[in-house]
Amino acid sequence: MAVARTPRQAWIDEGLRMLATGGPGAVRVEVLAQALGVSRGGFYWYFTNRETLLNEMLDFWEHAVTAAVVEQVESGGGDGRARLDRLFTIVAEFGDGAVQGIDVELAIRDWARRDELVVDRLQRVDNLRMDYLRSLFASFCPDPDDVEVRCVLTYSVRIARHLITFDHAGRSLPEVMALTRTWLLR
Amino acid sequence: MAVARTPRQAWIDEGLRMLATGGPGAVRVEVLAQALGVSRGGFYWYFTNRETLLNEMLDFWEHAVTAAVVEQVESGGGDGRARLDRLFTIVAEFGDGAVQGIDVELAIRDWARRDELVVDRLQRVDNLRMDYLRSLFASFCPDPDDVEVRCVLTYSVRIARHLITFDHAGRSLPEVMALTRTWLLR
Amino acid sequence: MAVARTPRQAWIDEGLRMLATGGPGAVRVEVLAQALGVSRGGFYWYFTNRETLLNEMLDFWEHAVTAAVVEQVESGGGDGRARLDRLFTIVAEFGDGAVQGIDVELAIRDWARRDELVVDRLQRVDNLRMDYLRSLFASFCPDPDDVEVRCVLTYSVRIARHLITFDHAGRSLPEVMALTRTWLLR
Amino acid sequence: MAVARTPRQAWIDEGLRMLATGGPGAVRVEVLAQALGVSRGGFYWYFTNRETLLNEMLDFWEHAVTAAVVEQVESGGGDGRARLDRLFTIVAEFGDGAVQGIDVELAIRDWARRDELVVDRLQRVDNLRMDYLRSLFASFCPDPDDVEVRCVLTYSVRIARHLITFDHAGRSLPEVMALTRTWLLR
DNA sequence: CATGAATGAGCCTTCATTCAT
DNA sequence: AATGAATGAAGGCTCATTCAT
Repeated sequence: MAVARTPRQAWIDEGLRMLATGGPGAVRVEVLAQALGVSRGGFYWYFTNRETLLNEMLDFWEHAVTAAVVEQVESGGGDGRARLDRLFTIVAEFGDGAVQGIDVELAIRDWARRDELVVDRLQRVDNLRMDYLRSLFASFCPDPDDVEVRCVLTYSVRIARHLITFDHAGRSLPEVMALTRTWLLR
Repeated sequence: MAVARTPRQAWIDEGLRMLATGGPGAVRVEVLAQALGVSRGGFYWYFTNRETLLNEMLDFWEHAVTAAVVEQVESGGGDGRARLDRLFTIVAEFGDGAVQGIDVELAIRDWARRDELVVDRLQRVDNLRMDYLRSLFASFCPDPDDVEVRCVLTYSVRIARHLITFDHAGRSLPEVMALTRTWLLR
Repeated sequence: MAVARTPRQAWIDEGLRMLATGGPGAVRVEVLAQALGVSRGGFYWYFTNRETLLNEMLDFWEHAVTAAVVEQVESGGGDGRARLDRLFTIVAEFGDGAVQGIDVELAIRDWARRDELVVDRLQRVDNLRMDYLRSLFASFCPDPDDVEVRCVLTYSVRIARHLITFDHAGRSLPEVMALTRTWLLR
Repeated sequence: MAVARTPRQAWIDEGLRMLATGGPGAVRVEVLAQALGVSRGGFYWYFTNRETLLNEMLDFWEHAVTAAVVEQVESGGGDGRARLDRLFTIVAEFGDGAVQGIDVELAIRDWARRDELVVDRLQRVDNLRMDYLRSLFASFCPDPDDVEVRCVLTYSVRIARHLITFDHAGRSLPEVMALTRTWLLR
C-alpha cells in the first residue's frame, strides 16, 4: 500500500484555509493543488468534484467545532460564572489560522446567506453552542428571559466583533471586550 | 425622495443588488447587462472596468448609508431614549431589497475581511454610526464605559442577528429582539 | 451591425465535416475554432454548448438531405425506370466532402446506434427516401412484395457499399455496381 | 467450446463489448478495469498501452469471426442452396452480446472508415466470407456476374439491415428478410 | 500481479475585456 | 451610446499513463 502523499484531510484543511481567506469561490482546485505541491489532477483521486470537497469541508468543520466547544470549557471545572469567564477568554483568543478559527466560521456564516445546505449545518452548530451558553447563564440567572438576552448578546458580540471596524473612543478592543464581559456577567 | 436614476446609477443599483445576493464575485458584467436589458459591451461606456463599478458601488453605498442614518432618526424629535427606541424600530424593519438593506451591508462586511480598500469605507460608516449611538446613550448614561458597552452590544446585535441561525427556546426572533431592546435601554 | 466573421452556419458545416471524419467525438470546439481561424471562446457566441451544435448539425443535415433527394431526381422527368436510373447515377457519384455526402450519413448512422435522439432523425430520413423509392419501383413492379424487396436491396447497397471492403473477383467497384443496377431494375 | 478465459483475454472480451457499445473511443482503460473489478493500473501489466489492446481486440475479432463463419455452415451438410439457406438463418439470429456479434462488427466497420490499419483486417474478413459466399452461389448460378451481384446484395443486406431504420410498409423486419432471402435464392 | 497515488495533456465552459461598426 | 462578435485567460473535469510499493 502506497503512502498517501497528500492525505484526504490535507485537502480539507487547505480548503478550509482558502475558504477562510476568500470564501467558497476561492476554494479552487488548482490553487489547492499548488498549495499542497501536487498536480491539479491529483485532487480527483480523493474527491469526485469540487462540490464534494466543499461538503466534506463543512462536515469536518461542523464536527470539529461542536466537539471542541464544550470540551475546552468543561475541562476546567468551577461554577457557571467561572466557566463562562473561561469561555470568554478562550473565545477572545481564537486563533485565525486554526481550522476552527473565526475566519472559517465567518466565511461559512456569509456562505450560509446564499446556500440552504450550509444553513442547516450552521444551525446545528449555533443551537448546540447556545444550549450550552443557556445552561451556564441559567446557573446564576433565575429569569429565562434574562438568560436568553444575555446569550444573544454574548453570541452576537462573539461574531460581530470581527466584522465591526470602528475605533473605541480611545479604548483598545481588548479593553472594550473586558468591559463587555463584566457587563454580561453582572 | 428618489433621485432621478441615471443610466450610470442603474448599473450601480443593479450591482449592489447582485452584491447583496452573491457577494462581490457575483457582480458579473454579463449578468448586470442582462438584468438591465442591455448588451454586455454597453457596460464599458460607463465604466473603465469591473473594478471601477465595484468602487463606485462602495462609494454610493457609503454615502447613501451615512446620509440616511441620522436623518431618519432625528426627524422624529424626542429625547435620547425616544430616539434610540425609534432607531431600534427602524433597524428592526430593515428591508432586504433596498440598496441600503442589510444584505448589502453584510456582503460588504464580509468583503472587507479580504479587501483593505473596503475596510476603509466600512470603518467610516461604522464610526459615524457609533458616534451617533454614543451621543444617544450618553444622554441618559453618565458612565462612559457603560455607554461604550451598550453601543458595542447594540451594534453587534444589529449585525449578528442576520448571521445567527439558532432557535430561541420557543421564542420568536421579534420577541427576543424586543427583550434585548428593553435590556439595552434599561 | 457588425458583420459576422464566422456565421453560425460555418460552425455547422465545419462540424459536419468533422463528424464525417471522426464521428461525434471528433467534433471538438477547439478544433472547429482552429479550422475556422477563430478563437475557442468565439464558439459560445453562437451556441450554448457543444451539444447545441451537435443538435443543430443534425437538424441541418436532416433538412438538407430530405430536401435534396427527390428534387434532384424529379427535375429530370421520365418514367419510373428512367428516374430510378438517374437516382442510381446520382447516388453513385455522391461526393465525400459535401455536407450531404455519404460520409456524414455513415457517421450519423453509426451514431444512431448509441443515441436515441439521432435515431429519430434518421428514421424520418430513411422513411422519406424509402417512400420515394417505393413509388418509383411500383411504377413498373405490380407485386408489392417485389417492390419492398427491391427497395430494401437498393437502399442496402447504397449504404453498405461504403462499409464493405472486399475485392470483386477481378471486377472494379463501378462495374459491379452497374451489374447490380441492371439486376435491380430487371 | 469456451476456451479458458485468461485474464488477458478478459480485457479483450470486455474491450470488444465496449467497442460494440460505444465505438473505439469508448474503450477506456478506467471503465474496463472497473468492469473487471480490477484497479486501473493493472491494465498495464498485460498491455503496453491502450493501442496495444485495441490491436489485440482486432486480431482476436478477425480470428474468431473467420474461424466461425465456414465452420458453422459447413457442419450441416447439404447442397449449396441448403447451405446458403442455413447461412441466412444463422446470420439472421446473430446475437448482440457475443463477441462475434453484429454490434462489434458494425463498430469495426465504422472504425475502418478512419483508420487504415483496421481496413486491412476488415478486408481479409470480407474477402474470406465473400469467397465462401461465391462458392455457394456458384453451385447453382452458372453466370459469374450473376453470382457476384447476388453476393454483393446478400452481404449488403446483412450489414445495412442494422443501420437502416425505416418502417416496412406494414411488414415486420423478419417478414421482409424472408422475402429478400427467397428473392436472392431464386 | 496489482494497487494507490499522482501526472499532465486535453477538453468544455465562463467571463472580463476589446474592437469594429 | 451601444451592439454584435471575438479574444484569451482561467477553471473544472476526464483520462491515458507512470511509478513506488
